[in-house]
Amino acid sequence: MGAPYHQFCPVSKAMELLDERWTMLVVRELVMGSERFNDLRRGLPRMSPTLLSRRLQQLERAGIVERTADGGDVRYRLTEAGEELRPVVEAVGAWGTRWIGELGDVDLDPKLLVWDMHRSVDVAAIPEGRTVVQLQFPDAPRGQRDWWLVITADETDVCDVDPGFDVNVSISSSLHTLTSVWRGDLEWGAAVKSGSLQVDGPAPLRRAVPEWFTLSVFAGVPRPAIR
Amino acid sequence: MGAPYHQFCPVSKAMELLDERWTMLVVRELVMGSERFNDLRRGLPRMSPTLLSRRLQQLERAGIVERTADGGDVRYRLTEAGEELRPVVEAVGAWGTRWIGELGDVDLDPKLLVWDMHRSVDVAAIPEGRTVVQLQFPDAPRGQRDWWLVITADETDVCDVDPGFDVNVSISSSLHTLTSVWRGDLEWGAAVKSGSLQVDGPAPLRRAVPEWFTLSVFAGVPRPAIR
DNA sequence: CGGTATCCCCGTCGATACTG
DNA sequence: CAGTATCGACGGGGATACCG
Repeated sequence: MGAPYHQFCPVSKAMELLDERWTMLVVRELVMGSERFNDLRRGLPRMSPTLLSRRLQQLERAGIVERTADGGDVRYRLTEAGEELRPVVEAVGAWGTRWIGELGDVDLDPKLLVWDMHRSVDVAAIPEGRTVVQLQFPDAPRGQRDWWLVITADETDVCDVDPGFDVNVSISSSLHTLTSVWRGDLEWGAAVKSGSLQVDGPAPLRRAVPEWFTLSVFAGVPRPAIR
Repeated sequence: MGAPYHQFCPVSKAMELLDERWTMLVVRELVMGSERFNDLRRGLPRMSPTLLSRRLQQLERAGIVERTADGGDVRYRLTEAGEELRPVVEAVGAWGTRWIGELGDVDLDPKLLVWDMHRSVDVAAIPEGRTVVQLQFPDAPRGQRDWWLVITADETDVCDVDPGFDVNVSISSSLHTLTSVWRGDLEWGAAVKSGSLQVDGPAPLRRAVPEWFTLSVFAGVPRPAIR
């Protein structure tokens, strides 16, 4: 817990827990369904493992997270109280979507983008068998330009080295463009049309690929009217 | 703004602004209707004026607050973006109400309680003319035990010295009891019955006084079922 | 009323390395 | 995979005084 505010208002009491750096993002990852320490880390790559560990302990003490260890299989799950933070995360995210449109270059991160996209794969829309989507970000730092999503009915794997399978669809885009599409700031079709996002592969798959990803949960938030 | 998270997620971008200490409480005060620097201070008595000033400037830069100075009359008001933080504050407060029931003695503060109550006076329920409610907290620190609310149709004044008017109703309560009633953790009737809250004055006014205050906006939040 | 100026401390966080 | 250990810097924020 953070420093106390010495106020009885429930907003103050809640924020004593929630306003520490990273805490809300840890909750966000849990709300998104990550349960394991290293999965949480992948969604929070700039957070040190020490701090993640401390935050998880704090959340556990606060009754928001339950840690279970079944043998070596450690899981962090939201309790009922934690699950009720979902509306808070949603309200914050909706507000951020509407009022913080501009992204700086430092906000762009191919690791995070691919990790997020892998979580939003709509298996129902994916062809039978194994589907391999290659992602290329020519403007990303060396070593973070090439990614592969290996999608089956059971799971989606993220690879930063060529897994060796045949690629079904290859997407090449600037980091900013695909991030904008993911966030719902830019439509897929507009990105393709402008040339900043290219899709390679058989025509039926090229047409289908936008359906394969449900995008960010906030992509559908209506934006403020232009004034 | 706080330190950047280097994430494109709208939750991260929003929390860069909102997770700094005190920021959400400043927004809460603005949502509750305070507009002037010293009114904000009364709702945030443990916050230094320097820090309040800095937070207001940050919120202004972020497009959440608009500062207007009409002569010497300075006002801080929420912009449209700021007004849309109301659902965030409400979600946080509702969560806190449900899941952080226990208050420590350090959370109790007569200044704050009286200030909050003065904002929740339901003028429609108050008798015509001037109504003076005396509040007494025998267990509060010296100098913070006696308060008076001077209520007219136009405004409610908070006094920590006897304003000299005849008192219509006098309420005596432990700090914890009246705070609990205010928060909706304890019903007025139950507090009276238990003897920890006493009301003095003419019988009709004694019966009417619970209607004079609408209590905390979170008082009506349903509590989790006991398990 | 509506703020600034200053000062110093302490705690948080970041970075890195390492372990069962 | 799931964390701990260590350490240093920095800067946020608390306290207090003061000003227009």
